[in-house]
Amino acid sequence: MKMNLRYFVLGLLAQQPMSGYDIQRFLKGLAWLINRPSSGSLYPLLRSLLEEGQVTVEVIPGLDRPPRKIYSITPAGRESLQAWVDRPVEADGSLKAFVMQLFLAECLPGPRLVDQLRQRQAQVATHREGLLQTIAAAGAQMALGQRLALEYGLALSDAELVWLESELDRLLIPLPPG
Amino acid sequence: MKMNLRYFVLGLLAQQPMSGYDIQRFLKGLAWLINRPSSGSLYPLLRSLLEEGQVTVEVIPGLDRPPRKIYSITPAGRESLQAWVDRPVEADGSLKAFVMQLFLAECLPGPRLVDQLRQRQAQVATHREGLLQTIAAAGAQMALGQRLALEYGLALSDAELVWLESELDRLLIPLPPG
DNA sequence: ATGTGCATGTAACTGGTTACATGATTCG
DNA sequence: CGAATCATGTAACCAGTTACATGCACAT
Repeated sequence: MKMNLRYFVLGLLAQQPMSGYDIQRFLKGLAWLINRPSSGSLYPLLRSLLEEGQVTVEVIPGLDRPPRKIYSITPAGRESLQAWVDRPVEADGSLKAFVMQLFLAECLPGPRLVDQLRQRQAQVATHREGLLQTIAAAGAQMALGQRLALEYGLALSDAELVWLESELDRLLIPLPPG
Repeated sequence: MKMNLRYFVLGLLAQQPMSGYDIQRFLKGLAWLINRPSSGSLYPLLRSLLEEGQVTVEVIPGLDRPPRKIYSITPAGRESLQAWVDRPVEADGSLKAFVMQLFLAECLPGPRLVDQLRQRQAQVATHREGLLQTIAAAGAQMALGQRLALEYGLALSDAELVWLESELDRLLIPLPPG
């Protein structure tokens, strides 16, 4: 399984009931960070969640506009979301997938969030190591494009590590250890 | 059209003839940066490129192993690659898509590369601006997950801008302006 | 008049993945 | 003996997009 829309949407609904349209609007402007679902995937998804009993719907007839269908998560939905969220961070997780997981941070008990950040930290570090080795292996006789791509990846993983570090500090310092 | 495997593979073959397997190996360890094609997409793709006359194949019968099929790009292939590469950078280009484009830098006449980096710079800057606004709009009453995601995005776009800036410098300083 | 926002949805398509099959060879 | 590497490929499946349809209200 990858980072499905499915659980992401479920996570959003866990924070507050929303309509399909609300979800799209909420995610607007975040297209760079996460894959905003198109209506063609979102509405069928909501329906199937409904059929599975993971969400309920309340139809609010618009007075002079189309009726809004507000979806709320059910206990069953929360349960399956929890199960999802408890899995370890995907080893090959893309940036977007990770951001989507971050978004779901509210569903996590505190220490679990820290845990996930640490996992990501380890993965990025590993990845960075791999890049360094590739660069070392290729040496100077590397095509321009390849060099650019590798250095770019290096710069971004560095930045990500810095951010993770500082965020972990922020999360940990306020709480006394133990 | 998005950043198809199609043109990426074509770009790799433009740099040197390779077999399908070679391509997979070459891309190994870069899975974080680009979407490495699975055999299920790669081999059919190579075949269709062949049928379209964009590549030619030379079968090297392995002495005691499966024969290797070395694909080389044809003039027609180069032409269609060029046409692809001359298009502007996708406005909503994901990180991976951009890295793939970087990889194809060899196919670009020098100034065009600079041009692409500049375009990316502008896009990232715009994106960053959007994030700042979202943060400002939401104010303090923002869910934890949302805050994390936004700050993460901010940190990464900053890093990307820094890298782009320094890379542009590197590319430009050696050449006298004009 | 023309378009944009609200709000839902469907059908056809695409660009992939997963899992498998083949078959020899070398490594531990 | 079992596993991994080399090297090709196929078939079934899947998540998602694109483009469209509907229809009213409000702004330009």
